Amino acid sequence: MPKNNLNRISFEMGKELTSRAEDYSQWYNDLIIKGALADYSAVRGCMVIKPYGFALWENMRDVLDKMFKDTGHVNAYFPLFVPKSLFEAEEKNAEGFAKECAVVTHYRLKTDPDNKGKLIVDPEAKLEEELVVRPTSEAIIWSTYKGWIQSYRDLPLLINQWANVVRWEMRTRLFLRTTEFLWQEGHTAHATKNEAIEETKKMLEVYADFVENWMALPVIKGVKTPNERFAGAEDTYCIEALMQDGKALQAGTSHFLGQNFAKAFDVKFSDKENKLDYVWATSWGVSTRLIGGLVMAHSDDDGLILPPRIAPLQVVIVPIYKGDEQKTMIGEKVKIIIQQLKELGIRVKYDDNDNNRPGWKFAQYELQGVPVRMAIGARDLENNVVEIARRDTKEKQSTGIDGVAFYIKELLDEIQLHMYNRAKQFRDEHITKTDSWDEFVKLLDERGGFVSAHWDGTPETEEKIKELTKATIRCIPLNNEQENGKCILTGNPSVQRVLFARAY
RNA sequence: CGGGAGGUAGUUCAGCCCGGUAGAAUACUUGGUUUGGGACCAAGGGGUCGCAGGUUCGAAUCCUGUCCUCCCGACCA
Repeated sequence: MPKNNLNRISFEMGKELTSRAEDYSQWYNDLIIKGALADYSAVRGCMVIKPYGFALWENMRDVLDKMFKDTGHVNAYFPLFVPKSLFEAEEKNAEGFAKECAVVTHYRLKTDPDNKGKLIVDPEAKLEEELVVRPTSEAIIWSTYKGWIQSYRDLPLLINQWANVVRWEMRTRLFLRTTEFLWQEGHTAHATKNEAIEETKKMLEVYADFVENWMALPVIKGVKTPNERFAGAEDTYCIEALMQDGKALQAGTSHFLGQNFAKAFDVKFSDKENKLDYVWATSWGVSTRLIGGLVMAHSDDDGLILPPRIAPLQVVIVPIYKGDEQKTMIGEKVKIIIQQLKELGIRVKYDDNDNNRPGWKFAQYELQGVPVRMAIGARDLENNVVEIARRDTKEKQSTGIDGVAFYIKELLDEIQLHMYNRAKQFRDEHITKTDSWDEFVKLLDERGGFVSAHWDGTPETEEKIKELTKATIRCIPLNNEQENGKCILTGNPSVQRVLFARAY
């Protein structure tokens, strides 16, 4: 039987999980660590993504990458380091990120003359120009695009890169906010404003499609207010998801950059009439943060619940036997089932490890969120059945061995859909309209989720509301209903409701 | 960066106040019995007590510094 690489992943053996009710933050950490998605590292704020967690990321990456290619994008790779002079070229962008940049100032270490065996930074090896470790790549990419774009024939330029970035955050949380993280960033250049706006929206749709249909995470598509906008963008579109504790999570962003970067880096093109103009730009990204959202939106007190379409393992088969003879018999039957499952493209693992008993394995795979578990024992063989347990509802039932592969394939689809619907129901139940300030505050404190309320459109009011309630405007939903009303805080006239929430 | 907690065996933790041979459970190894929801018996291996200094005849324990983690806050396109 060909061994799936994941068969060799060693799992964390911890048993005790903190419950959500007891301590939501700790529950989240427990799931990440004990579910073997990631580990803490020796570097402050940085984590190690373990094989199981990385397999999840790889699945997400592969699907997204295909979606990008299907929409005409190609991959490239730009440097990690950005010369400071380039970085500061687009002023607003530079300002926005300045406080969280790691900076390389030297290029050499040397032996400490006063402390043998130790190294110090060689003061002689100071860089003439400091290098910023990219918090995002607009600067380095647009300085490059300048040389790539001369005429409208070079446009549109549709490039994506898979990369790591560094943002020096005060406080980090596994996956949700780490100093270094993995993401993709698309950077496109267009001849017209409209085309760039279309691209921005198109990629938002791609994100929404991916997150909803593959991660089973319902999202609200919207536009950010100026306060929450990407530094250097004209408009920031976003998808917002809701976590089980009622806090919102920005799951992806797509920016219409106007001509800001083209002007900063002097990227001009000749149009058909041979007139020079600056190109129009977009950028868009999602990161490993999505994994954090996935965990917090779906999982329960028994562990992770991973959506089948991106789960590293979709099915685990656990044999139940007395003695080698039974084990062999079961093994032979399982071999056939695995073959059938693999023919249907299902990711399956057979855990016939003798070290642990079935009950232990059940608990372990539940902790790790494997969508479907199949248990098969001698008794089942006699009756030509297996026991199928689904992780999302924890329901168990027997089903005939013949046709079990198709049964599982359908079950995986059903689980995927059920997870989405369950999350969507929770999300929809946590969007509340209000026109009263007292209720607004009460909703945020007691119910959580999104609060749909009128806002007078000023940054000052938004800021004040944040001060008073810690809630921010997550977005102005796309195709938002226009409705006259009064601002929840100031009572000033408003033409539409916006979504407030406390957020990660 | 502020407040709080913590770092001792792979893991969870006791020991620290009151300095004197480093412990438990679990995991691991071996043998045996087991196996339908986290098995049991027996034997065994495993720790420079986060790191670096200091005090002391002697430091896991006292002192200083430093690194890392967690929680709350500030910060966060």
